[in-house]
Amino acid sequence: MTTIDEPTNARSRRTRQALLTAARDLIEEHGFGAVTMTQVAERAGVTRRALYLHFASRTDLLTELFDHVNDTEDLAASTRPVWDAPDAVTALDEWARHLARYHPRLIGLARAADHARRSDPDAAAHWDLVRADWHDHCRRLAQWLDHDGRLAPPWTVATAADMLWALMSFDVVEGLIVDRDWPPDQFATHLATVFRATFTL
Amino acid sequence: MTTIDEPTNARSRRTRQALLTAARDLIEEHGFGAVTMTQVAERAGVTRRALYLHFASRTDLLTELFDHVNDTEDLAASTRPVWDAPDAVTALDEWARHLARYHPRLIGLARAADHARRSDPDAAAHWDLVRADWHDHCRRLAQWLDHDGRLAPPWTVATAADMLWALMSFDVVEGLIVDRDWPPDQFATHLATVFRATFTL
DNA sequence: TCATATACTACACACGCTGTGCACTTTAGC
DNA sequence: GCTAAAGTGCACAGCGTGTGTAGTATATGA
Repeated sequence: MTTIDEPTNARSRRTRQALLTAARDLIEEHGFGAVTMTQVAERAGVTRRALYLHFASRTDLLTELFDHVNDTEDLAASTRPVWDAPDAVTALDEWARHLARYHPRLIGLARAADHARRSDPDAAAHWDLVRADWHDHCRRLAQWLDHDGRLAPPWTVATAADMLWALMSFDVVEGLIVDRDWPPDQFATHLATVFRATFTL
Repeated sequence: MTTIDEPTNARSRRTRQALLTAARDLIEEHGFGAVTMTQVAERAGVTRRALYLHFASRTDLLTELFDHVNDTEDLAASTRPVWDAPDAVTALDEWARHLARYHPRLIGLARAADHARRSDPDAAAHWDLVRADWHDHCRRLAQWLDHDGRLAPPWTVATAADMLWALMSFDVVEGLIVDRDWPPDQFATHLATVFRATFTL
């Protein structure tokens, strides 16, 4: 992946921003697979050639977009209630609420990233980092439960972390929120029920 | 989707078979996104043009392959222990074992189908049928639990069916079996634990 | 065994997408 | 206002899907 130099120009920054939001909107509307570089450029009011002055490739655009969204949407703020919780069981509830709050907005991008990682090694590397980070969160939760003596058998910290991590998959989020039309709060409470029943003593 | 006539010729049937297995092998090895029509044809020892004499399009190849695999792998046999179970709770355990036994073999194809359905309406229609069928199974399980008086609150038949259906997603299977390297039997028992703890009284 | 329909080959082509090269014009910033 | 950066316009290579068409090999039934 060729990295593009940081822009010094003000117009350049605006264009870059326009390209990112154009890409994001198009992905939300049609999915990344159906979105071409030409369309992104057109919506941003710029030449396709100019798009390649900002992003070295389709994959590069995608990964930079993902990072940009994570910054914009304030991931840290959404996870704060989890780590500020008084005890592990409450934290687990908050974790479900965080997933219901945050992940639906990422569905489109996540699908795009997941698709890209299967053909592009750079995308795969980037996506693996993100998922490793999620797994860290899950392990931390499992450890907390264990430390509080609330981790139900037969779970170990390792297996609970793995399962918790698997259960936060976008298939689950998308299946319920999009395909089965669950309202986000119903998703939050029922996911919390699954977590509590499964992992807590 | 243009449908291709059933073959009358014996050679034609062999070629068709060779093409399907070639496609399946390549998908397992590299994923559908990285597999081209040329590669499928080459591995089957046939011209690309001949491939299009059997399958109208890439999507057509994919959907026919999916049906073919479902026939070959004997889905019915794998779900039999579920519906032969003496009670709903045992059935739920068997359901987890069925998922652990059957779905890992479908991961590659499922990824391909899921990818295709996001750009091709025909693929989407076919895939929706498959998933609707899975949802029927889940609802049947939920109804059985409810009938036996073993459905834990706050679940209703509808919400339990939806959640059960969401939890059988390929992201979960792939995440644990492939990414976290879980052996299938560990996956089966722990998934059964999740189901039991979550849904049963 | 021979005639005929069917399967397959070997080319060709149109079209869409990605990514790059290059000469040119516009714009930002000192 | 001058200079460097940003953007344009057009051309091109490469690869993928899907179709057309004329000719060759093969199966099958009479």
